[in-house]
Amino acid sequence: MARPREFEPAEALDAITETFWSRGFDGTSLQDLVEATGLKKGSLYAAFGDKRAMYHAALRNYDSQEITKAVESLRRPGSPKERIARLFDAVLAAGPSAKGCLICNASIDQAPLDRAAREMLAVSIARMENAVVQALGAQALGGQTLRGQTLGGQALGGGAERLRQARGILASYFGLRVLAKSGAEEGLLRAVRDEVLAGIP
Amino acid sequence: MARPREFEPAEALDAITETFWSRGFDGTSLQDLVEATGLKKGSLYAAFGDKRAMYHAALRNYDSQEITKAVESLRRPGSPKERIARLFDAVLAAGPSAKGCLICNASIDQAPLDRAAREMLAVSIARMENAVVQALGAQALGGQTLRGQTLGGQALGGGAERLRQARGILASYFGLRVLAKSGAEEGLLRAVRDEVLAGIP
DNA sequence: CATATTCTTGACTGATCGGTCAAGAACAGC
DNA sequence: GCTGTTCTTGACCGATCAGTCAAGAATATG
Repeated sequence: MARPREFEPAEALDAITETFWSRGFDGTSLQDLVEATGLKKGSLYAAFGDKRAMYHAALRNYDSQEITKAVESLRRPGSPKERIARLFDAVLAAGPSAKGCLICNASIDQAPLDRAAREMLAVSIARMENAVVQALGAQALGGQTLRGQTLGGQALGGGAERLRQARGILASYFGLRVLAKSGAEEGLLRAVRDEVLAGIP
Repeated sequence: MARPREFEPAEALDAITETFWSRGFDGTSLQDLVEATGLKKGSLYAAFGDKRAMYHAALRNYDSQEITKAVESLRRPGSPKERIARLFDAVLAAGPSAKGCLICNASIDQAPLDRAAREMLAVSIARMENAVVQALGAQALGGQTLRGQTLGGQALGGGAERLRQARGILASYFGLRVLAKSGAEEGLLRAVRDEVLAGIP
């Protein structure tokens, strides 16, 4: 009944996400987004709203793609140590990443000023935390944890300690990502990984 | 022989540092710096150079003040666990800090683009790392480590392990600061602290 | 083919960006 | 008090900022 849009919104959103991811909110101009997406300014505004709304959409997109990827990696079979190792090794394998982790980036450059962003970050962080808790409680040979089911966590004995350990691991993970983005030498990054894994049975 | 300047450069630099610290490089405009310092644009440029140079001066200032404070706190008497606890408790006591840690902030928003900044960050991080190594090697009742002397570290047996542990603690510390800035609930932050301290004899 | 509806486009806005500069103000040495 | 030097100030620069809008292009339906 009308003219169809000529671009794929999901692709445009991915391009927007990449741009905010690597340049931050303040470091990204509308012109950057125009070039990244190939769309004109008017189309961008019509499809996503203003710059702040685009940023929020990028955070949601990052959560549903990258955070989901990390969570699924933690759910794949293996001992707790193997599962956590996968998480950290992915960072080391990426080398000196110019983009880093959008959750960390947004925590630092927008969380204090943007309540909506802060709430999205809390959700992503909670998803990671929960996945680490489950990974720590995994059976070495048990295969995949049942989806959706909230096994682990507080259920079995020692839940509080496990949660605490998971939070420690999460902080180390974020710290690692900050250090990686700072350009730290590989030895430093590997030491962080080794130290975390040494604390897991 | 000429007109004396009417402001105190050190005070202006502190104001500049505070501004970059809380708003980041891209989030800070020259107008923000004008308001923070009370100086006019021309005076700022004459005294510090362009915006990038002001940012570098702020990083140096942060290193010589805040990082030095942290390093000295780690050198004060106490067992290794007590010393590290001081470092982490200072973060918890600050509550939801809108500024966070300038080293983390700069690592995320400028390190990938600014080589000079990256080098300054590496120096600050190395100072922290070294101080943590020394704190881990401290005698419980030994009082202050002798200044300048490179005790600890590689000297005694187990130096490599101690360095690795220090790097793990450093990553946890940076992660804690990121989480604090993200607005994470206090329970999460306290868990990180507790987990780190649980790993120190 | 006509029409209604949506999408695309590029020109446009006022504000703000980082940065410069000339003119005047304030002092030190003579 | 004069002169030379430095500091302060506010006006000014072109560029870019986020955001708007009207007019034209493209389609689905009747």
